[in-house]
Amino acid sequence: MSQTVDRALTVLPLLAEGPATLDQVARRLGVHKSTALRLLRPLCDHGLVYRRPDQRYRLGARLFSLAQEAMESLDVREIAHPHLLRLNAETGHTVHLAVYEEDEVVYIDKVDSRYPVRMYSRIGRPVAITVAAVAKLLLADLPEDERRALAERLDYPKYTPHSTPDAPAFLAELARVREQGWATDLGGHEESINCVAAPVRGPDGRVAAAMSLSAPNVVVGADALVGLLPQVRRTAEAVSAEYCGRRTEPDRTAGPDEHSDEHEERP
Amino acid sequence: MSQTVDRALTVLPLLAEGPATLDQVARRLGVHKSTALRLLRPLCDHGLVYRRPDQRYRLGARLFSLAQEAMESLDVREIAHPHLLRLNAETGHTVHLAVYEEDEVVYIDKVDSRYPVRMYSRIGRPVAITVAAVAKLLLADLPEDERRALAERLDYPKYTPHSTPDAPAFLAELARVREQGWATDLGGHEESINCVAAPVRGPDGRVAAAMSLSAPNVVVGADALVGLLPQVRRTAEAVSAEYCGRRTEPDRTAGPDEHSDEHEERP
DNA sequence: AACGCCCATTGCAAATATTGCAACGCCGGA
DNA sequence: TCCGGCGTTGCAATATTTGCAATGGGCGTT
Repeated sequence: MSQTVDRALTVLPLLAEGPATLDQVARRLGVHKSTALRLLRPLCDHGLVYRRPDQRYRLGARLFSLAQEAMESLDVREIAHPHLLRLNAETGHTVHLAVYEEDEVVYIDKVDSRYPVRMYSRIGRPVAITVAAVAKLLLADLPEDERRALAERLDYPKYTPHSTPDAPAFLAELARVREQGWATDLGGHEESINCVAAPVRGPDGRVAAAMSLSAPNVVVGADALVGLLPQVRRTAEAVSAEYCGRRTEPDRTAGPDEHSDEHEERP
Repeated sequence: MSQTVDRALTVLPLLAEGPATLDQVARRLGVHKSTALRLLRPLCDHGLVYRRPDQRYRLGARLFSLAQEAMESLDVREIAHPHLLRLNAETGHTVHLAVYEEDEVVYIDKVDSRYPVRMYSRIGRPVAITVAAVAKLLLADLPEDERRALAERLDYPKYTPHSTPDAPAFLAELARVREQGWATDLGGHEESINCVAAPVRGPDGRVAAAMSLSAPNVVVGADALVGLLPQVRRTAEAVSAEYCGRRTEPDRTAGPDEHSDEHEERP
């Protein structure tokens, strides 16, 4: 609807691929060099894009802090965090919290395993949507048509022999997950790692987030991990209850108000 | 320079404070409701802003993944990471890597302490710029006028009695840090936590990043931590050397190329 | 259950901001 | 020193955005 803004925002994913010069940007945007320059300028001013000394553009650090602030203000995350810690303390395994949004499932919180073996995952990273246990829960709750459309739209990378192979298989799995109210990923992403996950539901009964427990085979076998499912479900239900209970949406009225500095941390 | 884009981008920090309705946004932007709507639309399309079921706007998940991609494509980070791991393995303490950009210092990598006591910090979060050891190193390297201007511009929160009290003290500290080539934060942010940091230098000799080792008093005293300084410096120098060595800027020419899917991870 | 209010949404016309072009100036290489 | 490339800016035409007012839908109230 707004051509200019749309073009400017197209720059971001473009630069996410790597640094680019002015007219690399211009060419990929299909606009004149000068236009690209004038598009880039406000992006730089706002810190979303950084202009390096060698005059190439890359994404700016403001993006990091913005994303961070956004994440920390997610109410599900805030409520769930202590519960994640507790689940981690009880089981010792890695705990994840993820949400679905616009074709993506991303981790919004994580508590690392006590064991030396740690998984490579990171808050903010998109999840392997076709195999991850949390993704299954999140997608299983979508309206049927949307779910089907999404399933068709996705790619199905063969991470391992146990990865979900295609859309029909995925939809079948989602149906099962939807019915049983929990999900697993048994070596679907990495051969030696298993996960079990449970949904967090919002006041409207829809799945607002999903939490999972993950552990490598060498630490605990798939059966044993699935044995922990009740604990995961209990935790998820506790979060749900709290999330549905107090709806503390602080109403911020208009006008430039001072945003209280949150407590920072150290280098 | 581009009013429309500028306005649209102003929305982001605004929403970072918390969710807002359409005309809260409009009012704070100083534009008509309909304008705000048309500004919000492309932001939503690109996933930077999410429109919740209750029709309030908040920052979107795309921001997370974008920031993540940006971070992972930072070459310093990539080069430094194995070294951070090694330093962590050797000392057992928390290791941070941070960069400076446009008045902000943000963590771009972190390896957690082996010890149960973990610090609250997070990749992407802005650093307490007036006290953090990494911040001191990064700022000490700025040109004098810029450094002074920035110092005047900053706030000096009294996190603890040891926090940097004001601009003159900060500038003095920066001068010292600049000379000695390393920095500390002894309880300046949290009474019981100390850090030592060393700079990573780019090909141009300027400080490109800073890495630090942090530990709470209960684990290791300030003296002992400072005793680890040589190791930190050695590590930072190793990173510098490598960073200056291979300048592998993959030249991406124009044209819509497929971006190879990186390996994802699990829920 | 019906009403009324609030809020998001859209058509339209005026006006303003954006676009592409071409010329300029700068830096680095030959 | 000269040449070439690249980023940058002035300008005029144009397309786009803007504000207004009217519409429609959802929700709480009476």
